Amino acid sequence: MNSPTTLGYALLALLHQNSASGYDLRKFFFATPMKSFSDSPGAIYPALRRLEKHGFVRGQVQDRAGLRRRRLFRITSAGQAELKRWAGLGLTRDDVVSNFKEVMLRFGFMDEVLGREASARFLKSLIAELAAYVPSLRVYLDAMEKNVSLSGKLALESGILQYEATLQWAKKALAAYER
Amino acid sequence: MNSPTTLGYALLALLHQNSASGYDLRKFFFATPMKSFSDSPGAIYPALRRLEKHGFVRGQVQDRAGLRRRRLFRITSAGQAELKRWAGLGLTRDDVVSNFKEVMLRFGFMDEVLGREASARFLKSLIAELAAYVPSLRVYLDAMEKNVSLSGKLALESGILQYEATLQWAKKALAAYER
DNA sequence: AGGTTCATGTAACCCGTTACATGATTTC
DNA sequence: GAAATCATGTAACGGGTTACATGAACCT
Repeated sequence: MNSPTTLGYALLALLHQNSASGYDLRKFFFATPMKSFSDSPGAIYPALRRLEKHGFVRGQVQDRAGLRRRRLFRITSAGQAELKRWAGLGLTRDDVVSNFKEVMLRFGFMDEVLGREASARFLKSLIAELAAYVPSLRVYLDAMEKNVSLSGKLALESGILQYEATLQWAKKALAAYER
Repeated sequence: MNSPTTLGYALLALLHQNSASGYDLRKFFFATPMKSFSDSPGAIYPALRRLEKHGFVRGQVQDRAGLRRRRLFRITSAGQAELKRWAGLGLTRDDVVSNFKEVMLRFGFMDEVLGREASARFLKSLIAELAAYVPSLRVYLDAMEKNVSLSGKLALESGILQYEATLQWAKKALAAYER
């Protein structure tokens, strides 16, 4: 059996905060800055099923007077354990390069899942990873031939600036934890 | 028939610059800042097949003395037309929120595909989109309840700062085009 | 009576991941 | 002669996208 996808962990983390129905979760993805996750029923409901099959959540049908019945999902203790395992995973270069969205998802829920010390440690390793990665991108940019177009160079530069902004953010965030 | 995926357009754009084999393209993805695209054969070769089926590229087997034979792919005029169509697509809010990687891919090749005027126009609409989107995220952050964890707030802030860095970058980039 | 919101689901399709397979050529 | 690199492929699997379907309750 596979471990959950990024969407699955997003659902698990939200259910860790509050029990909710599939519909609630869809609305949340639609209405908040977590918009980048899919709010389509074809993604959410099957994902919840899979979490249930793994035993990470349990759905209970509620019959509410005058309202359509819905399934309220709660995280189980196995789900909490899995969430902790995932949140505590080491941070790799590959995470930063190809999976940054999941990196930030992990951090966003880390205080609640693993506590503030873990968040601070996570920021430290993120800072280390970014501090190593960004200069290698700069080297590449500086070495770019003159025949590369302006937009080509600028596109790379925008990525570098994003990473640099994230590095600065991480340093300030770490300071906030250490205060 | 479907239009290509983001990976397909990345391949098409690279083949627009230079003819190449699947292996060349894999190496490129592996060795450059375009690392975030998959370099796995299970992604590249089928994607090239699909582009060929659409008539966007043509692969020709080369028999080179003493070297393993390889298929060299060239972009066709239909492929160039498709690349132009894609590059010239309007920029939507959804692109910015959920598909930023493809937005930057489009821009990175825009000078060569559509010319500098198109790149400048693209930057203008990106600036407009970001200038409208970022404040709505700020509003959301400021309205966050006190019960939201520090890491939760910081995660959102990191996203905002990335968008703000991109907005600043876009303004400078536009100035570079207008000079 | 008819449209909107609440609420959950399913099915087809596509494509990326992972893993395996093959064989030639170059390098040590 | 073994290992690494060049080079191209295939097959199973899983999950996201899109679209469709259903029906109750609420509002006008």
